[in-house]
Amino acid sequence: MKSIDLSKISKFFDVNDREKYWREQWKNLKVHSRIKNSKRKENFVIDSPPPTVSGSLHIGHIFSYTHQDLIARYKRMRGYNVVYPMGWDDNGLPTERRVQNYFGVRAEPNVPYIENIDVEKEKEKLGIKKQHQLIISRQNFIEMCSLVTHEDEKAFKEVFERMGYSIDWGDLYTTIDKKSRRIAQRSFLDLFRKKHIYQLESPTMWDVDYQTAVAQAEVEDREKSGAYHDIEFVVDQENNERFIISTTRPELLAACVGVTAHPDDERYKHLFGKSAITPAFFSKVPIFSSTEVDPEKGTGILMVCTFGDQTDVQWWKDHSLKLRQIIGKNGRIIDKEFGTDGWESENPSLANKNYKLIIGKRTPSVKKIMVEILLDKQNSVTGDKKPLIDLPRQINHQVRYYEKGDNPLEYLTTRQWFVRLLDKKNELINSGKSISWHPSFMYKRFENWTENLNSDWCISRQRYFGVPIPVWYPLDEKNIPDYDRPILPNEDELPIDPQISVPYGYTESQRNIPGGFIAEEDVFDTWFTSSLSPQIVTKWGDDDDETKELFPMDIRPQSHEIIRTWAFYTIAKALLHNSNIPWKNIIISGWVLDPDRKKMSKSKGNVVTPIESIDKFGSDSVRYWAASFRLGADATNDESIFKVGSKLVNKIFNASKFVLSHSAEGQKITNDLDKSFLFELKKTCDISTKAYEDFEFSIALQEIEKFFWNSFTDNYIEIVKLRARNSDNKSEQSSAVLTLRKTLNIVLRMFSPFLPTITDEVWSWVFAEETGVKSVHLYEWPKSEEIEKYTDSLTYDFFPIACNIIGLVRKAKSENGLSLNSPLEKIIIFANSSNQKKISIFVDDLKNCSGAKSISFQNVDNEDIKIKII
RNA sequence: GGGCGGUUAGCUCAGCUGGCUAGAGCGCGUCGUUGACAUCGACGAGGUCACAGGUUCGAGCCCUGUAUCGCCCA
Repeated sequence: MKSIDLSKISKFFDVNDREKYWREQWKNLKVHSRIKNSKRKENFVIDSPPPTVSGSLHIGHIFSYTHQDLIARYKRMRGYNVVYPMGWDDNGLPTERRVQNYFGVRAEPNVPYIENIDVEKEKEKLGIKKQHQLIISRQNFIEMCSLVTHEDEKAFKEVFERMGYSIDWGDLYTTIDKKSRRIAQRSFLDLFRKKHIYQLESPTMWDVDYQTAVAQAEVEDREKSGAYHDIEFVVDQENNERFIISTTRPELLAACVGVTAHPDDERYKHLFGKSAITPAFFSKVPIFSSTEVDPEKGTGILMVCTFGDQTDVQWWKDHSLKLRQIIGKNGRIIDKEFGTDGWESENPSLANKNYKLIIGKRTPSVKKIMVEILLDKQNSVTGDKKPLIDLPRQINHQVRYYEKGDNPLEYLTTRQWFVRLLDKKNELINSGKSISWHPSFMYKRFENWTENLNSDWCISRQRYFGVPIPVWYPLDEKNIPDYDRPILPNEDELPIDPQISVPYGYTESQRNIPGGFIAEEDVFDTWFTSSLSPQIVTKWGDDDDETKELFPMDIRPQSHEIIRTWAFYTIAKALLHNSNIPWKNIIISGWVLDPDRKKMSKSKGNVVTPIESIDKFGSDSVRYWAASFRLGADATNDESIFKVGSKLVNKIFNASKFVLSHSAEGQKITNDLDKSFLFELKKTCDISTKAYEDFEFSIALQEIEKFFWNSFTDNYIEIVKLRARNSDNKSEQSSAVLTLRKTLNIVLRMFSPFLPTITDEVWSWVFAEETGVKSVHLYEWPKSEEIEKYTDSLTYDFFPIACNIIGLVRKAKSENGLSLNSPLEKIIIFANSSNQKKISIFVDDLKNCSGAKSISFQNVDNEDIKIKII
């Protein structure tokens, strides 16, 4: 029996050095590699989240990525061929923003490409100040994006490797790489063929800073201060009857195309069907009723503009109102002329005089100018009274923002591509229901979102760094694109960039000329691509398609704030493409909060980078911290828990040194107390295995740790210490040594998903050779039967009784001011005859452990055991 | 305004389908070091389980309501 020489094992476990060593070993042993072409039931497939590579990872990433790695490692030990891919989500706005700031550039169409561009030199050449942006071509911009993301991807990978994540880097993808572009475009073609996709020129939510359309899922409400402006309108041809509307958006007065109130509102009932004249611009607009109006809000009557919000859009559609779009794509007021077609006015010259004052301005200044205009009584309809009847009243209200934007969203009429989802709410909800959510209450988030969905998915973005929408349009003889007849590429050409590739039947010389074709300029919403993560990993539709082997996947790990985006869209894509659910389980990790229980975010400046923690405590300890929280629960970034992890690592190191320094000749576990102790181990194994099957790794960890620390090191080792050394009774000695080793072997395996480094380190001392398996991570998860064969039901309660007595002895010694290892003349145990019988069996171990020269009994007639020391 | 989750020892958290005389770790107090470990061990003190009702032989757990913190959505 191989044992270790204590003097040759270092006094302390050098975490950083050994982590580095084991990372190399795992690579050499291909511990994390999957086997291709395994059957579906042999695979355990993880739809791991591709992190957005814009900047740095924070401790919250580490938290949730550790959760999935725990499951990956567990499943691998259960014999599954674990498919654990990784992707980098590198396309999209965060990257664009980063590149803009980093290089001081901005992309615009129709700018020539410069090879090997040097931004500083270019700026100098053009006399642009350093802090000002250089306008560059789309292609130059994309190149810079790739440059920046590559750097980040390297840094991310390093952190993931330091954390010991068992990712199979052979399956690495990025959401902008060729395969992802091909599959995203294939997804588009498939949806187009299935008629789930359409193109529409309609009012869409628009971010004026990024100058792109955004989808409902990317919108958030923010509480902002605003002001009610009470503005007087006049009813047309009714002897100057007036009413007052209350609006927070006076800047849209020129875009007013209607007035509405609640049908039951007695104050305004008589006005429905008539027209009103707006002040300042003197437009005649219809007055209609709508149950959408809240009579309690403001004055109960309000102006409808194109477009202030979603209800304006609805009213505009329902009542066929005029379209007066005054806000441009850049958020500034567009030049328009009143008195022309569609811009009729009762007083065009005054209207235009007022309108000139706001042209080219952004909304905040337009608000101020409008107040000035409306304070002039000349601008009232009747010419005798200030239209703004009072100074604006300050209020706080919810304003819609693009989640990454700094200015409120506008609704602009633009041509966009949509995926039809509103008609599939029930199917989507059914999909959601057939997936197991962990924790289960997270399903509600999905259901609520899906039920409340109010628009189809806008998938086109007017950006640069993304997957191009693979479409061209024919140009007529007037060079006008025919958007109703988009030209699609053939599937075998994918991926394409329509700005470079030429559609079938055309030549490059026909680009942008009458009778020729024009390329679609837009790219996909990044979620359009990242929601295909299962299809990208399975290479859906490619020659080496693995859908049959890998789909639907087993788990999707993610955090809860992206249920409405990533989870939702992935479920939608799987429904539309595969008529299936994308995965059987979704596991949701909580957030990491700072010590004040605030969410960590860059803007709050409370972000903790994981590297600091890994350096300080080691990755095993950081993993321990993450593993100790259950799914869905928010965690605190509490150093004391990292410390507990380090202590556990250290304890494993030391206990293992002790256990493996012993050797014996026998082959059998014969001692009844040993058997009883192994029964405790079996119980621990059963509970942790069940917990793990339910993805409740924190419970598994807790159980294993409790057993290891309390039963194993604090009690069992103390009990058998002398017996394990005593070669006078070889069979008793070997029973103890074998039990110690068997237990350590199994404990290491159970700890190994949590603490991969220390467990493999110890495994390598003896067990690697003994089992012929070089890494604990390649060994199997312990099974109940493996331990059960050493146990005996007649002995089940021996170990708990022994611990009970030892506890009593320690307490007595402590109360009497004796040190723990002080010898005792005698211990008297008060116990009933049945307990006495059991205790007699392991009385020698008790003597050894307590330092008692003799142990005697006194009869009692109940189950309680008491002791007296002499 | 609608939905969801939390509220348990000074701190961070466990407590499964109701049986608890409510647990762990950290922290605190007292004591203890010649062989696995002071990054340790032993013992101990800490709680009317947010609050108010209700169901039950029995409630931290179930029901109703309130407060409070947080999240998601309007």
